[in-house]
Amino acid sequence: MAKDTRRRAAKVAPVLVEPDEQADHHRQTRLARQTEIAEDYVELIADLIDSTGEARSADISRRLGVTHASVTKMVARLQQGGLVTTQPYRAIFLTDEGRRIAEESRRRHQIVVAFLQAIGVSEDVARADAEGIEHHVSEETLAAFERVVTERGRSS
Amino acid sequence: MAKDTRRRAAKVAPVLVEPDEQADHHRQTRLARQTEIAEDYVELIADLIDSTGEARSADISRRLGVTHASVTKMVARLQQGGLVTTQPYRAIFLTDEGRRIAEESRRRHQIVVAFLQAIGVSEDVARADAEGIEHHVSEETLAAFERVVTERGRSS
DNA sequence: TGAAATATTTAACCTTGGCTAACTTATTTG
DNA sequence: CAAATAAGTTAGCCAAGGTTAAATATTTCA
Repeated sequence: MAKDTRRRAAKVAPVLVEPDEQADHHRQTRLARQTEIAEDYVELIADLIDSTGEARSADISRRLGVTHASVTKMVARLQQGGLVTTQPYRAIFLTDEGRRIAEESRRRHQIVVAFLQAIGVSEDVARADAEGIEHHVSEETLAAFERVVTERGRSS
Repeated sequence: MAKDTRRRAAKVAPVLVEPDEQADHHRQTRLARQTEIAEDYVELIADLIDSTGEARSADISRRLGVTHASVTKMVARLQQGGLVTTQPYRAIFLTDEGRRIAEESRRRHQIVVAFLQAIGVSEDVARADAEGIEHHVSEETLAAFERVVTERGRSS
């Protein structure tokens, strides 16, 4: 309590926050943006391995909606980053670190999807939005999401 | 129907969705990522104009945590994209289109922040997370957020 | 087995959004 | 009003993620 300037939604007021605080938030967001693509790849690779036994680059490109070439390049980067191992023309595997990140992403993803559905968002939209949201929720927010999910008894 | 393979959350199961559907979601997310930086700038420019009378590039760089040079370049791109007008060494103004996008972003931002706080996330974290989340919520999800906010009577 | 079909990689290119360093223009102020 | 300081611009660089087109490997199966 200290800002009564906050006339909520009267006309849609600016509400400027402290500059450095705002800069921190943006820096944080930029950081998250840097890792989210890698997380998407790794998460998908784990899903493919767990459900079909192996992750082949054609499947990745199909499911991500990007070209084969992009996948090859990205996989090279992931390998260089120590998240993945692969030999030319062979399937892709996760390193321990890659697996860890994949599990972590999957966990977030599932919480976000369950949460969105719990508050009434349709399944398809929940999945789509989760794809973007999952990389930007802090642990605190994630915990709040979980609380809501259990509160609402998982519905259906 | 056709996928009874879908053992939901037994051990943290993959739950693979249809490939094209998944690709669509990712394409959508990629699209959102393309516009979010521009939205951040435009939203901030509007806030500065509305609260201090003008948007100067030094303020933008301070509040976004990037260098002056980056701001100049980005502003040039925004101008070229028709969202902003400016003359060398002068303040920055929004075009009608820019103003529209700014209002829209601000609306989403406010709903997301209010929502996060409504489910118990602290103010600072709510603001930080909102920065990343706001660009990835569909109208449907946004509506669900609003519902939760009014339901919970804004707490406090 | 070997030719056709599939899958993967490579090379060259593009845009975005950062950065630093050097330079120019505005604004303050002694 | 000139000199110091602050603000803005330009140029050159970088990495990330995409793209297409062409080359290369691997599979498949007649």
